[in-house]
Amino acid sequence: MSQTKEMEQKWIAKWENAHLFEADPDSKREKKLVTFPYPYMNGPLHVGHTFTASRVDAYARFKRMQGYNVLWPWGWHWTGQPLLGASQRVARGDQAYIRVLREVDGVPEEELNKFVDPLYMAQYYTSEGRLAAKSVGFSVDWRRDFTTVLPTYQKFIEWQYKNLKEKGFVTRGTHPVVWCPKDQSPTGDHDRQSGEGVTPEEYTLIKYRLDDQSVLPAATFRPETVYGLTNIWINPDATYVEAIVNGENWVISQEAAEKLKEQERKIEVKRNFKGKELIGKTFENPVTKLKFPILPGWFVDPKTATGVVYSVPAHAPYDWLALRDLQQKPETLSQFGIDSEMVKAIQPISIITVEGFGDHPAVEIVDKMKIKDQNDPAADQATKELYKKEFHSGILKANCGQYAGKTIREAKDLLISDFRKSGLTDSMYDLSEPVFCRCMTQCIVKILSDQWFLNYSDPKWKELAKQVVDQMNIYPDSAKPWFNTVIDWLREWACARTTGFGTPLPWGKGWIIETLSDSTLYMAFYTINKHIKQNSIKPESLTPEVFDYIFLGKGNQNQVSADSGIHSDLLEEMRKEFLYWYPFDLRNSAKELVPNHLSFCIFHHAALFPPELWPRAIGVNGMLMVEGQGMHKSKGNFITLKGAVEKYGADATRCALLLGAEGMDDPDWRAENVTDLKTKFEALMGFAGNIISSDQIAENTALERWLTSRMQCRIKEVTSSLDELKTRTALQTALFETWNDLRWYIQRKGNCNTKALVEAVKDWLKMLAPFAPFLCEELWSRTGEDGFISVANWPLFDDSKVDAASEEQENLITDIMADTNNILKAMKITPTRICYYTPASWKWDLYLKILEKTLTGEVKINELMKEFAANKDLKPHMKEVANMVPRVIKALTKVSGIRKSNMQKIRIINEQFILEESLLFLKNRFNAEIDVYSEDDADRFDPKRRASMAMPYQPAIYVE
RNA sequence: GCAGGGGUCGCCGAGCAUGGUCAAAGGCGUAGGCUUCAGGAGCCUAUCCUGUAGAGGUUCGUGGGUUCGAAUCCCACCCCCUGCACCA
Repeated sequence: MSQTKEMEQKWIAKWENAHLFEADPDSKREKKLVTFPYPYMNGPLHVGHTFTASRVDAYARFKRMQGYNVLWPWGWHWTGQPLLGASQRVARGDQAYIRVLREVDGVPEEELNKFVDPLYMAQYYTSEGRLAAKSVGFSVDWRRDFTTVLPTYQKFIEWQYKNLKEKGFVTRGTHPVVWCPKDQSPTGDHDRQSGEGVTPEEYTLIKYRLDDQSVLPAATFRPETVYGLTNIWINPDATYVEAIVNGENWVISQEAAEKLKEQERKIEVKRNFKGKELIGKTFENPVTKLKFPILPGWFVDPKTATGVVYSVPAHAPYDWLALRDLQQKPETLSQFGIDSEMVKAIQPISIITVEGFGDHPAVEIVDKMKIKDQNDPAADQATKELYKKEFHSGILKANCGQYAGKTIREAKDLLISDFRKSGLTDSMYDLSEPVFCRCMTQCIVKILSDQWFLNYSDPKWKELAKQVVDQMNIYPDSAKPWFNTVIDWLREWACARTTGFGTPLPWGKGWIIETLSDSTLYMAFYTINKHIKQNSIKPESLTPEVFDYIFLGKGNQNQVSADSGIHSDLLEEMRKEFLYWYPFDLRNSAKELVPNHLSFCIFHHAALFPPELWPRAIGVNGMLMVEGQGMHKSKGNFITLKGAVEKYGADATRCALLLGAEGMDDPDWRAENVTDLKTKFEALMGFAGNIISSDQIAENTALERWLTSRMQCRIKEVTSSLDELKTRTALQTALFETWNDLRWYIQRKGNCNTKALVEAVKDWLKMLAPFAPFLCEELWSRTGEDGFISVANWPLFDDSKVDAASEEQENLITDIMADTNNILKAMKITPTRICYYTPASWKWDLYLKILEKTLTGEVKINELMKEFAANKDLKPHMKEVANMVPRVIKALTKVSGIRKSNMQKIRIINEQFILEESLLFLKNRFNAEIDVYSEDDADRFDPKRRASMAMPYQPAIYVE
């Protein structure tokens, strides 16, 4: 076992033995409840989970050190289909998948066989996941964890849904889904062989009248073009049917009739026939009452929608191309006995004015793009371009009835509902691309009836949800408007499905509450699950009345106790524990969950809990990338939490992730960076270890004051960053910037070890402890301090320790070194001797005067000069004064406001003394003799007469 | 398409709400030096261009604009990432 691993195991064991992260109510301390969406257990935890959870852990550890009673609970999501699907793939002997389990997930051979049982599989990953989460040092209270198939949890979900229904947030209706006819179940993206991301689309069917008995329902996304109709296209070779659809005689493709059977239609097919039977007949446009011909169109796909297409050649490139083809081929028409002159006479009918085009945009775009025929791929592009343009800027012309003058955008929805009401149209769903189920069956659209929805459309509910958002913090701030738009956009959410693991809908036979809908309020369940587990409370005892009492304070405690069999005291304890911890103070997740899980969580809290129990804060972070790419098992760049910790150690894994990004930016996991960080931590171990283990002397020079002062600045920054969940900034400051300060102090001080340095290192370790807990515990234990650093007091910013004077002294040194280096670089020499000249005292008068002016307002050179001329100390130097004033003004523009006001408070610094004290340091730095003179020292060595250049905060320099 | 977030000096990334203190933090990488020397690590210096004196020049996706002054404000355009529903 490596040293790192040994150390990690040691501290995990110590924490566990001390029950350090097990949190119980404590009325003397303020609480923080922090959470992370429980991971789905169809695979191992990976570095993506680790990133999001590390942010929660850093925050939890930080708050714990600040003295809060912090609870971080964890759970395991088993609800849904993928777990079943995965298990079935193992059962089927899917070798590709089994290989992934073996090689990527690292599942041992003897376990693999047992994965035919999906519950076993979930249990395996859960146990592994718990070990992995512990190994990376997450400070979780494991007494409260659960899986979502536990009967006790399901009782909680039943209670939640019972309440939602009673409050009217659950509705019933129909819903179109992608459906596998063989499996008899909806086909989600995960269940598909092909056609990922394809969703049902609703077509408008315009019911053209074929004759007195029958209609030809033509499918379209642009029903407004009904005014520009010139003909209908039917595929002469496809099979069509005459069918009674809900009592009406329809002529549609055979495939369409099959599809409509699944879309809540009663269908009776009367007869089959070839499309050519229809060619040449006429029909009536129900909107305009005009008659038009049916023409042959081989491009018409009977598998798409109804297999009946109407033609608008003025505005649809495909229609124009098909018409033009026919007009040029009279022999084709004669096969169907159609008068070719009649077809030639068909003119596109213009109905839309659109910017940049004339009357017949489709004709124009076909000409412009030189599209040859219907098979030209450019036709598709032309169609998209024109549709987009017409939709956004097109205006309907006078021949469009009551919709004339409206933009398409305005008219569309209105027109659809008008036509629908007057019975001119109907609708059907279809898929834009073929979708195949994993069982290789082609999917269709099915309309599910009796579907249960969470009615996120309800304006009152939306309003409540917005109030929740309004009263809480969202990190980063920029995510807040996103939540509000999501709340506006969410519609009814089908909250139950027919297959998969989960809680059965309490009132609906055969329905199971789906996975995004059973995970919205469970943070409340953590607060009492400890008691449920410890007291082995039976699921049947967990009646709705019990939860009503615990969460809502409803009912009589003794009565509830008597009815449920749960001891009255225990009931009360649970109620108290819930009220102690709730609401949660932080929930952090990746940004992909904003439009669903996190928003649902907000909705459900709004619906079920009173405002004082609404969420306090939500954090959102980016999606982890691996070497610049999205992480996927199939890409071979999948990195498990377990694997990362084994290879790099827990501290490096956590910190590499947290240094990657904050806010909504996506962090990038780069193996090289993690390795670097691992070695950096080894170095840190040596660096800090040396300091804390050697003897210390008490000193209080400007350098010690400088170090203590800098530490205050770092403490302030790390603390405020962590408070806003800016974990990257916080870690960067705590790790690198602070380290740089310590290094600088050591360099300046030489080899001696002071108490101030040790104190600084202790504070440093505390600031690092939320990020790299193992390393910090280890070093902390060597400082001689008692107890765990995990619960040590967070360093407090102390304004009285901020020492502007010593900081300015150090600035003098760093500035003069930078200037010297600049000179050396320009001269391209290695120096043997460097002389510094500090300014004459009258220059300080002048400098401070100008400083005062820049702080109080405008600086006017004329007035300054007059003032200086009247000063008897300055009068003898007026020539130099005239020279200096512009230089000082310019130098001061480069100084920050804070530093300027510090300088004003400090007044004169003794540059002579500071430089002489640093002589040895500078000598070693430049490897040259260093001399310090005052400008007015008559005996100074100054061959190039540089001394007169000296200014306060900028001694003159001479090098040779 | 709609919505949200972005494009900064080799790379990763701060800065942008409150314009000047920005050639622009920090990390990584690279180069030189020191130390150690089995390997590694550590420490220092440099790292847009120019410069024999602490300076000057040109930069912050592209093109305009506002201003004494813009990485930061306004307008247009280009490119990238994320989500868009029964799926976790």
